[in-house]
Amino acid sequence: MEFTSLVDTSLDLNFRPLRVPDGIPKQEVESNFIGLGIDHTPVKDEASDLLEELNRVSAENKKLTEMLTVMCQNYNALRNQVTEYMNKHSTTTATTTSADDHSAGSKKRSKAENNEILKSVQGESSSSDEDNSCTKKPREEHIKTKTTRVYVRTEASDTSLIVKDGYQWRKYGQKVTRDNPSPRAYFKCSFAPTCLVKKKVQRSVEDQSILVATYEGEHNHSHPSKTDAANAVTTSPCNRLNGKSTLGVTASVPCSNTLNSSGPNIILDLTEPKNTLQIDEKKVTSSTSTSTAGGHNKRKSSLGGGDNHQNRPEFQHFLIEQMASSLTKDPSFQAALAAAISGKFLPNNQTDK
DNA sequence: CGCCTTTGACCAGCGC
DNA sequence: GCGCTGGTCAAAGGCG
Repeated sequence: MEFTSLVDTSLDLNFRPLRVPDGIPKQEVESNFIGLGIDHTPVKDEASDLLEELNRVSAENKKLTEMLTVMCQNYNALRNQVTEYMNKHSTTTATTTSADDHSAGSKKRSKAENNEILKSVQGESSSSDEDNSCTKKPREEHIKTKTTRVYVRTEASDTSLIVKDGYQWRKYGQKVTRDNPSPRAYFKCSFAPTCLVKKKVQRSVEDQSILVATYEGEHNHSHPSKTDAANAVTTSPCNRLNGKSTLGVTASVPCSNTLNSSGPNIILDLTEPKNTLQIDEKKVTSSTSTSTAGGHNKRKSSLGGGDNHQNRPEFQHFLIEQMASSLTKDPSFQAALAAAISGKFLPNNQTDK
C-alpha cells in the first residue's frame, strides 16, 4: 500500500509567507534578513519587526501543530484501514490454505508474513513485538508491559551499544541473536529492583549505524536529569564523561525529514497505541545531536527517556525548541527557506541571492 | 572499595 | 525428548 500517496507529509514552506510591514521599504527588509542590518534600522522599527516576526513564528507554529494533528489523524485512519484489510486477508489465507494441500510450514510462513506486515503498520505494538515472541512472560503480562522502541543513529565506527536516554542503566547481559549478527545488550534500570524497566539495545540489521533500543516497562521514578536532557541535544554525541557508563540522554525529537548521516539521527517509535504518531515508519529523523548527561547526576526531570513524558507540555515545548534548532542547522532546510523567501520577494524567480 | 562491564553458564519456552 | 533460541544469572576482572 502506498502510504506516501495517501498522506501528504510535505512541508509547504510557502503556506504562510513572510509578510512585509507596509511601513518598511522592501530593500530594508532584505537588508535585515541577509545582512542583519541592525545598524541601518531604527530601534522602533526593529522592535516592530521582531514583534511581527514573533507573531509570524507563533502563527507558523500553530499551523505546524495543526498539520501534525491532521497527519496523525490520517495516519490513524490508514492504520485502521490496513488493520482491517490484513484481518480480512488473514482470514482468507487461513481458509484457502486449509482447503488446499499446503504444508504447515507455508501456513506459518504466510501467517508470519501477515504479522510482519501488521507489525510494521501498527508500529510494532507491545502485543506483537518481535522481542516478545519468545518471551517467558504470560500473554496478559506483556500486553500490560509498556514497550517503546527508539532508533538512534550513531557513528558507524562506534561499536558500543549505548543509547543515551538520561536514565542510568546496568548492563546484565549480551547475546548474539539468530536474526542479527550484531550482539544484543540487555540493560536494567539502575533503580532496580524498585524500578523494573528493562532495555534491549541492538544494531539494526538494515543499517548498522542505527541502534534499536527497546524499552519495556515504565520508570516509577523521576528522570535523572532535565537540564542535561536539554543540553544533550546541542552537544556532541560522543563526549561521554565516563566511557563505561550507559548514562546519557536521548532526545527523541522528530523534526527534519532529511536524513543526516553525519549526525546521530534519532527516530522515535512510539509503540503505545495511544501514541498516534509512529514516527519511525516514515523514518523521519532528527539531525539533533545527543550526548551524555554526564556523571551520576540524579536531578529531577520530566523530560525525555520515559515514554510517558511525551504528552507533557514541557516535553512538547522541548520538542518544538529542538525542531526549530534542528531546522535552523539543516543546510537543506536553510536553502529551501531561502528559496521560499526569495521566491516571495522576487516573484520573477530571481533567486541568485 | 564499590560499581560497572564482560562473558560463559544456566534456564525456560517453543517447535519438530 | 531434544535442540534451538532468547533471556537471565553470577563470577571475575577493570576502573575511578
